[in-house]
Amino acid sequence: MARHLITSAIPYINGIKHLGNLVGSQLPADLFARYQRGRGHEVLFLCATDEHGTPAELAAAKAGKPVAEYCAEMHETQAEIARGFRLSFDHFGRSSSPQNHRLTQAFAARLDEAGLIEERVETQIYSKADGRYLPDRYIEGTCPNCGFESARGDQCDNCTKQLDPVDLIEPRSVISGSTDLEPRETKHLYLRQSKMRGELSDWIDSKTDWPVLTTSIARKWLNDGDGLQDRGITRDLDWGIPVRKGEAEWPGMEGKVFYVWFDAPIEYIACAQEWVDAGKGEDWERWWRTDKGADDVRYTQFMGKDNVPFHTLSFPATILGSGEPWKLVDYIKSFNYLNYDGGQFSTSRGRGVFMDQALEVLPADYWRWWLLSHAPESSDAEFTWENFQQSVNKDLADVLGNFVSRVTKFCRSKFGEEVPAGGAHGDRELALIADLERRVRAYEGHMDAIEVRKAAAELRAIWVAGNEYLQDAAPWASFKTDPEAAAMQIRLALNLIRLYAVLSAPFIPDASAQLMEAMKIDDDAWPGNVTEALSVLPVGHGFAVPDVTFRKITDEERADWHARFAGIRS
RNA sequence: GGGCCCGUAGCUCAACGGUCAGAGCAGACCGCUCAUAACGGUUUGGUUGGGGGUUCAAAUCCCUCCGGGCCUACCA
Repeated sequence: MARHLITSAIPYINGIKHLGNLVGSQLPADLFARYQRGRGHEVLFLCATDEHGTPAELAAAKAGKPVAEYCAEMHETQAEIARGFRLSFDHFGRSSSPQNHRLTQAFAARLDEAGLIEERVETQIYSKADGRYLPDRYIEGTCPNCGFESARGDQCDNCTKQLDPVDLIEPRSVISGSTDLEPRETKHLYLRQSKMRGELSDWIDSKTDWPVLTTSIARKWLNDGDGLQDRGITRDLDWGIPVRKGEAEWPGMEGKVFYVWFDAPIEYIACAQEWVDAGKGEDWERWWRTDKGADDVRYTQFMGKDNVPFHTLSFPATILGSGEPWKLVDYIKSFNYLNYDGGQFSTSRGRGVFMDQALEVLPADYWRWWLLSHAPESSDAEFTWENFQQSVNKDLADVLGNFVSRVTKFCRSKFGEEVPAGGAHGDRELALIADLERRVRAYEGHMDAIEVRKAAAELRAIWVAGNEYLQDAAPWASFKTDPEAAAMQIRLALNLIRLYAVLSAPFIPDASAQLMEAMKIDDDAWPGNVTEALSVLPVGHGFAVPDVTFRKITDEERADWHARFAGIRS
């Protein structure tokens, strides 16, 4: 039995994520976790909310709540939605947890001892009206290059020129609009990633089987310009993990917190501690410490492409720099973006479908199937309602759902609601079994390689094989001349339903559970060989005709939703 | 400005230097009637964005042009 540690990029606390976020990290991670569990392997699947930083503080202020309270509420909201999508986290933690506080501070101490932390004094813009330092993107003004009036402090959106906030004409705070800004000196800690460039570069070079998307982004950062740059890991904020050297004070850093991108990945580890502290597990170190049993763990991370630099460089720098035997990631699966109907999903403009809205409209399985079978693996992908309706109706309703319906209803009307006796497999059945044997192995291969779209296509082909078989065997015809043959055929078909439930569970867990229930069985063992898997339901075993497994999306619904999600979230 | 990715049938995608560039959907035709008017079979459809080059052989490698996207380190 293998052991799989699986993490999804942790979603930011601020607001509800859209389907593009979901398909880029949590959903494929869940697919992989469910698959590995299904294969009988030991899995620890972790995710959390990323709670620190300026946007969380501002959102809390806007909501009129203390930031801790706001984050606690939003965490519960996200957890509820995650349950709605059947994301099977072993634990859904919080980067603001006490465990993460301790661990982040401990890492900082270790890195400092290793000479990898440097204090630097720098000048940042302070807004008196807001009472805070402003990140470059929170400063707007007139572009000195093109005269655009809403240029951001880091870059002008009009002429794309990169800017420094001090270059802006009439700079103002994006938060309050205040122009009472002044540069102030402030001291910050930097992680000296540049000292680890060689080590990181060698490590990336050793990962020859990683997606190009992953390694090319890492190499760009390693080699661009002067090479990998040191990175500031502290901020002048109230909400965050206080800068401490382990248990001790960090002189000169009072009142400052660690930068979210330092503490967020460490939460992957802290989350395992939370999992234990919540009473769900026994020993987190055997997943994370190679000196305490984690040496045989395979660790896979899932994320959108925007997260790649932090997972390929910054976090590994933290791990390696600590000099402690922490588990390093073995495989990084990264995704491109999902676009919405000809443009981008937009959180600010409410364009596209957000996770909570998706569940209001249709059950999770519909979304899971479409999103996974169209996952943006090789390039950006596009969601359109036409494509969604077409794919879901055809694949889930017509191919799979209707197969279940035709088999169970035929059996009920001819033999009653139990697996009928009589007959034996002939050439046609042996051919089907051989075909399925090949396809199941191909499916496993794609799932092992995390080739999500290919796995979905193979699973669909497995469903289609059932319809092909039925059409060929035609039990409705053989029933008239040779009822025993019809009984054997339908017995096989009923067993196919159970097999489909087992194989499909990683993609569509609710439908799979419904099918298992209809077949009145809880044996969900992964098929070691197809012949045996197709004899699990014995003669005389009772079953029920399930309700419509997947209803179809109508043209009216499609048109309605298309209009509803075009922009401006209510 | 720099870097990376992408452009293949009406649509969504395969093919990663080597048999006539393949699937699914949509379209057309035929069959079946157990079923959610569902299923099965056959079939139409492509100068692989344009141009040039390397090679016995190019969708695939190189150059160039066109188009789209992403990243560029203080949003996270």
